[in-house]
Amino acid sequence: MLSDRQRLILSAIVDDYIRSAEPVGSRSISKREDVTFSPATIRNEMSDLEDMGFLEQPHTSAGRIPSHKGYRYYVDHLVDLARMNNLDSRELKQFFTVQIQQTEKVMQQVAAIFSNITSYTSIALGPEMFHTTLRHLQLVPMSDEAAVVIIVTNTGQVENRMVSIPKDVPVSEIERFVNFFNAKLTGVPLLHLKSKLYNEIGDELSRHVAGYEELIHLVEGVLNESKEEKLYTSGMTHMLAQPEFKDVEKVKSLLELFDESRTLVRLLSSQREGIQVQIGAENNVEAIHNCSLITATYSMNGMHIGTIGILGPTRMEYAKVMNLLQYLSDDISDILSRWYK
Amino acid sequence: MLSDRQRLILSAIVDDYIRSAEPVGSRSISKREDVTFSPATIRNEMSDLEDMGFLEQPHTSAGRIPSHKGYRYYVDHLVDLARMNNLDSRELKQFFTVQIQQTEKVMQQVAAIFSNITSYTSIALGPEMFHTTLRHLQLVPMSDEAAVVIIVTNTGQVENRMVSIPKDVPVSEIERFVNFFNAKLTGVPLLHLKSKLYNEIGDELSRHVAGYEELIHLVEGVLNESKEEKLYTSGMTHMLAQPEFKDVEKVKSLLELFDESRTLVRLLSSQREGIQVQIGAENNVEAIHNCSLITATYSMNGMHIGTIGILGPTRMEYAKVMNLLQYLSDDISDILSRWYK
DNA sequence: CATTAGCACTCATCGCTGCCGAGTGCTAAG
DNA sequence: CTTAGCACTCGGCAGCGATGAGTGCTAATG
Repeated sequence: MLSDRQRLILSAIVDDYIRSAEPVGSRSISKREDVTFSPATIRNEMSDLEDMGFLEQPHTSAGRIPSHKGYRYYVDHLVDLARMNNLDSRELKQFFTVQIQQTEKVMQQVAAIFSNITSYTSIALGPEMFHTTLRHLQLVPMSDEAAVVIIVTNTGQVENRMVSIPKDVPVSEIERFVNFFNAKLTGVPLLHLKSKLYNEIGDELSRHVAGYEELIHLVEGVLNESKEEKLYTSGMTHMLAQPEFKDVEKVKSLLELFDESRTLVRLLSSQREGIQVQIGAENNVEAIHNCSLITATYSMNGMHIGTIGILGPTRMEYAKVMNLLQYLSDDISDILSRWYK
Repeated sequence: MLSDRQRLILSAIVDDYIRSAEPVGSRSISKREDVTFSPATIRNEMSDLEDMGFLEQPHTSAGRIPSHKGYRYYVDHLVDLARMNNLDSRELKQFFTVQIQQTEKVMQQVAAIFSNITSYTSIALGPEMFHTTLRHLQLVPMSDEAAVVIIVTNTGQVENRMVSIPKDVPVSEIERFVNFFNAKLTGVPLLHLKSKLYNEIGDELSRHVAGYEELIHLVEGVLNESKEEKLYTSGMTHMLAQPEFKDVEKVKSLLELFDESRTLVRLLSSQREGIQVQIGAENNVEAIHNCSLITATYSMNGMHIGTIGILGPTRMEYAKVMNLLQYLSDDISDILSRWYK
């Protein structure tokens, strides 16, 4: 569809614009080493590329900038995914492994690392509740009235919540309930816990434990909470450094988006597996229509359980970020699989 | 020091400027109902007030704005702390109680509520580690290599962390260690746990449990983490709506401050008890020198355990916010005391 | 026929100017 | 002591021309 020369020119324009954030003129392209033809020729080609919809002109006498279609072509055909320096990647891996062992807040750390390396904003979606199963239930009494309910999942997530203890249930019954719960329900997906509690286990439970209904109620609260997908974000400030966000209104709508995480959760969880690139309005979130989102999924023992995204202006360093995600999402999967058997 | 009329004028200027964010002229003040004298008189008084340092003039032919000293006088002498509508406060209390029971993330909720009510940014410091004691230790194995260590404190905080299990320590020893730990150390302040582990308990432990040193090591990680004071923030976007933040650079330095929570933690934890107001550069954090911070402490069973702050432009609604904090910090203390006995 | 040099044309940006209006300070009268 | 009147100040804004980067078109060239 495009000649080699057109591809070269398109690629040059995208690269230049990514660096400078300013419309690219024919003269500046003609100065590149790998370009042997004159500005006039380039102008003709640029005119053609504009007709085909790969470039746009902010106003008559300005240079060209890539259109969404132009970025799309660049990402699909011009990015060389093998170009990354291997030494670099090994260093990163090192850095990565060291960092990740320091805490259980794995995803927060991962988000922070990605944001630091790429200098873009990063968002990460924690393990999907769809695949997590119950590992352990614990009830720690705080006083006569209150206790903390703790649920541990097979992905190592710990959910906890303060509850009030029903007055007429003795401590011994609570203990029996917890033991029974752990014996019967360990390994059950959180998604099915509730129905199993009421249907299959309900009868048996009612014979063993007095006042079991109130106790089930306590646990339900934590379950509902752990169903919420957790979103981790990092490096908002990097976004503000970009010239496209010198307008406070844009910053505000972006911050509002991040405050109300639901939209982002939906966006991330709807991504397909592997490296995905959404350019400009290809996502349907108003506030980031002038942004691009590059996502990668990570998995545990072969099961796709979460998503990592890098958010930047449409003028973002696609090649670099895609390479990075390519390399590191595999590493995360490895690390996770090793840790949680 | 100031005449009644000067106080009236100062108060009027501060009120007007808080509303409009624009220099206040003599004419606009003379239009108020409670002002019976002419613009010229007001001009003279304003000139005097400026000489005394309560007002400032952005440029020769502009109106006056309050100086830091002016705000200070306003806060100390002109704010009527009893002025709050009681009906309002009862409604708020209601709203407050309902919200707070929904989750264990008490402080995050509190921050969100305050930010919503006041339309300013709110920051809250969780219970101070200085006063929290150990309630329960739990170790949940995830695989042969890894386990989750969980620590519950008397304030209901739950800290958890993934650790690798030392290979040569059998499961039975781990259980004994945990039991011993809970039996001997429940009620001990987290601050002293480490030294107690090594000194007083160390000997005894070494007799009971083989490989106890590795196990202590596992717990240490979580302890270090729970020592970090937790900061909860909410409503950053409200700040951006203020005209003083139409400059992106200011937004950026503010966001950076919030990203790196340490500075804010230090700022909040250095506040004295009761309602405190820091105006402009009275705090020593560069990024918020054109902001004011109003803080209140909350307590549990009479013990001061945390701090809540409302951050806004120096031109903030002191009266409203101070009243709100006054009323609601008591409520938080009540609720906390009730929940955690 | 593709390429390129030359040239007229367009348009954003910047600095300059003059005008407007809000608001002050001073003076003198009440 | 208060107030009316008036000259003065200064930020903000619209209008203006100069500047320069960049284009599109045409005609010459290999």
